[in-house]
Amino acid sequence: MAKPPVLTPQADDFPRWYQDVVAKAELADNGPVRGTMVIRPYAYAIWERMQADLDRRIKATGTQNAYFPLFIPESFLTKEAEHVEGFSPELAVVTHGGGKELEEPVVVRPTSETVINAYFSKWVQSHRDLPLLINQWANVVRWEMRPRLFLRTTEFLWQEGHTAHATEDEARAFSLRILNDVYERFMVDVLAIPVLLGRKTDRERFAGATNTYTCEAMMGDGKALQMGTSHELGQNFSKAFDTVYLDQSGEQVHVWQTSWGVSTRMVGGLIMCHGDDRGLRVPPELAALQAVVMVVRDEDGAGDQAAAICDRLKAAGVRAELDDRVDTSFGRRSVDWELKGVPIRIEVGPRDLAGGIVTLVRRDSGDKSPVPLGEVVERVQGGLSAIQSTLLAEATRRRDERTVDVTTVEDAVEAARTGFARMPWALLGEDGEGRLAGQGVSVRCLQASDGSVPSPADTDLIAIVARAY
RNA sequence: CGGGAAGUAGCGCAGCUUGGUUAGCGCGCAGCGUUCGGGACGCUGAGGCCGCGGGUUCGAAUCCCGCCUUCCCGACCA
Repeated sequence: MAKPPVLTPQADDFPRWYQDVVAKAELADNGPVRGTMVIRPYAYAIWERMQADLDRRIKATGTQNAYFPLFIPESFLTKEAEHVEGFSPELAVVTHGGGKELEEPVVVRPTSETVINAYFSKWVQSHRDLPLLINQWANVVRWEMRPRLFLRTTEFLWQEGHTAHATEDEARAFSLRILNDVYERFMVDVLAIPVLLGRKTDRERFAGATNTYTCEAMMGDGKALQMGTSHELGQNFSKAFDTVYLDQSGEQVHVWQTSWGVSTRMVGGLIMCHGDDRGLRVPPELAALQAVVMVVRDEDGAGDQAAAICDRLKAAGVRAELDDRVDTSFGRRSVDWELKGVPIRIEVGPRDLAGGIVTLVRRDSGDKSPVPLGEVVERVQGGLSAIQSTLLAEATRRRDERTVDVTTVEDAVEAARTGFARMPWALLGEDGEGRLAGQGVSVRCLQASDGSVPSPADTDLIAIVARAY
């Protein structure tokens, strides 16, 4: 008998589908204060996996973790003109503490460039102190007009890297290294999300940066999501906070800086990039739970056999879990695991065991196949790596199919209804960018003509144009 | 913050137009039994400041005012 679909189909209403997944897969709830979010255990486990992997990659660049305060004196923000202008509309400001009005209001950090520079300026004295490479995992607050779980919440979790270098070239190279070696590799290899790398236009640049680089991904509905950014800050903050070092010739020089971050928004990107009408699809590399071993009915030793299989998978390094809740119907449990996007399900029932097999179900395709008992571990391992590649291939194919070359603003707007447009920046320009904005479309990034991140000297730039989250 | 829609049990909704005594339905939840290979079924039961505050009235889920929240569309953003 046909049941109503568990989720609103993507094709009917994508935003609704997104909310359904977040609710039904038990990922998050709205917090009691507008724009805030309660991250539930299953989604938090995904975030923890993201954190662990990124943290390792960040440390591999020589960056060290530290922690700076949540509260920042309001006066710090105002030291960098563009920065304060960019952030003031979304600041949460604390005016009272200890039952009294504060002499100087304190802002809840929207990002930490300012407070970190206040300390960098103390820590950096000599060229021997450089480069200074610091990262922090923290929450930040930006008062959002239109919040959306994971994608745009008033408080979110992220990592923010902050570095100081002796030269502009070094700083630029480092911000690109983070973009390529940390962010792109993580997103492609772990999240299985293909990303376009490029430079933001002046209009989209981070407030206080001289250059903003970005990783842009295409979601299931063809809209773009900025998955991460890396900024060159030039000497804007070092001049505002007087962060200087003595170079080899004994001269005082302002440091050149970068900052870079990725946030819990990536969880939203993961949902919208890989999710289908049955729910989430978590790439195996990322999945906290890669395989679930389901006891269909505990007869003829199915329960014991399933437990043994689960143990063998764990021993082989597969992140597996046993589902022996046989008092809940089989269909119910299957639907639940599909909603949560667990890559592989192993069904163990009397019927399988009679044939000396179990049934392996792939979440990406839904394919079911019989697997001899002795081959389960190998087949699961093979399946996991196949699913990882399939998810990346599917996302890449969608992105390529939905990206078209255009030469006019009208065509770009039309293309942005379903995907990305590539348009020569020389033809678009800031005027064209303004016209796009009027249509709810933006320039996601600029690329060199070969699709790489442009250097400042590059001309012949291509604008990637899309609607964005 | 502008334009639209909506807040009634955990979730989805009806009731409101035309005020009336005990506020319903589906799903979910608890107990028991029968089931179990794709959201099982039956019986019994628990669960409501009807978003919040004020007003009108003998009486408000229902009418009026204000506020808050959520969703969609715009301006801003990781």
